[in-house]
Amino acid sequence: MPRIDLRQRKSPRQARSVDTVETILTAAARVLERESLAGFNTNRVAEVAGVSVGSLYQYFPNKSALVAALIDRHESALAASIEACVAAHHDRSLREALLALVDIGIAQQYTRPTLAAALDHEEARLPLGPRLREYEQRIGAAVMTLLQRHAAELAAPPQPRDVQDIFVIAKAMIEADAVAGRTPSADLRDRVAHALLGYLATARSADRASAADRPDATPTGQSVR
Amino acid sequence: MPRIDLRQRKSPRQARSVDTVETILTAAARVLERESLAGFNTNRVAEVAGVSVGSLYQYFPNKSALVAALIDRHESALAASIEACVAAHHDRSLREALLALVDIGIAQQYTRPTLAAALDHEEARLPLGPRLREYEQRIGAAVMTLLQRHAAELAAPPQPRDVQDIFVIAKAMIEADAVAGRTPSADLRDRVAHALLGYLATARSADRASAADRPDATPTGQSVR
DNA sequence: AAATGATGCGAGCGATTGCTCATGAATTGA
DNA sequence: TCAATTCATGAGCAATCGCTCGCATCATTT
Repeated sequence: MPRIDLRQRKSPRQARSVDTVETILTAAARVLERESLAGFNTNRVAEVAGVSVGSLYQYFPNKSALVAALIDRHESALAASIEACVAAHHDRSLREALLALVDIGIAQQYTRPTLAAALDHEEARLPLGPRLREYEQRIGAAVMTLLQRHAAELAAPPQPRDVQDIFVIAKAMIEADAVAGRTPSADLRDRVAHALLGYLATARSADRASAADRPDATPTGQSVR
Repeated sequence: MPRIDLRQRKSPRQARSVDTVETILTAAARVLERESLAGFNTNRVAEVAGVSVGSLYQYFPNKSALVAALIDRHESALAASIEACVAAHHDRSLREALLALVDIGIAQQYTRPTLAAALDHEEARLPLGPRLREYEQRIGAAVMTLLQRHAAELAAPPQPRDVQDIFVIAKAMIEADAVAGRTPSADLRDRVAHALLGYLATARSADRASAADRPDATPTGQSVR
């Protein structure tokens, strides 16, 4: 499998080319949103942007780089929102702060649902390495400070693992809701907050059931082969 | 967008053709697993199966139908496992039963991780309609009986919504873990069970914070457009 | 104005791939 | 035994799509 270069091919020097790049990215987002991944091709993006394919390939070495740029913007915006939110809610209750974070997640997913879904998926496929790690880092750090601020209400001192878990839980619940309907369920934010608080504020009972907790569940029933 | 026909084109009448269909499905799973979605094409499947493309198209009207058949098997197996598990644990504690269910989920995801991930993804894209609903129905019903059996330990009488939520939570946590490593984290099942129990056994505090819970979170910071 | 570089263009190459169809072999039933 | 039916084959068509390259146009510098 050949490495995929995701860097920008070159940076625009003149004003008009800055516009071109912007136009291309805008069009890329629109195409990805409207035609989904299947209909997302560079010819179509160029057409919608009103530029030629040649221009597109002046700034992006390949199709994937285009998507990578979109993902970068999306995640960057999310990280910034979360950091701001944590800072803004420094004197609020844990529950209030979590609700605010959930609202951000809902906005992120519902503002342009199909686009967000497509980006999420490509995120898993592309080797986005360090760039994404940075955003994850920032988000993780922000949430961690929130948790530490309310450590008294938690069942245990917050671990990085916990941050990852609640992030995954929130994201999944919101995505599932977004698949189901065009507009967020009325009780979505409360359900998500409830799940997160349940995770954070419940004492772990792992030790109670202790050691060999009979891992002989019903055998896995694998049949596709 | 043209409708995609996902039915089997025709049923095999003779013994050898039953074998052929089986061989094709096996090969399809292998290709999907090894080359992921990008390298999954009908020519390659036929080649790996050791049959001609023509034979493949005798039984499957198009590429999607092939994937649909794989998904059907996968989900069917999952539903059966879950039903059996719930039945088998009728005299165990809620926690034990949940752990057993989580183990099934882990097995489902970890036995052939890349295959499972690919199927999951296609599941969202294809119009699988009624067939999948049936499996969801069965799974939901099984989990619901489990919850009702232990209603005393729950914070509230179980709702269908709750079943959906804990299913989504468990699936997401397991998938996230599967992305990270080749083998399940040691504490994965405990963490998932903890999340589920936290969700189920925690009293809802929604009313406490009441009515207008100031929805003025930090504005969503959307920037990709 | 002339030279240099940056930007934009788009026809079309090369490669992939979903799928058909004409042909023939194997199996079944009478 | 001999249709009739089912099954298997694979060359190749038609369409798609990522991307290049030679050339024109615009901007900046000297």
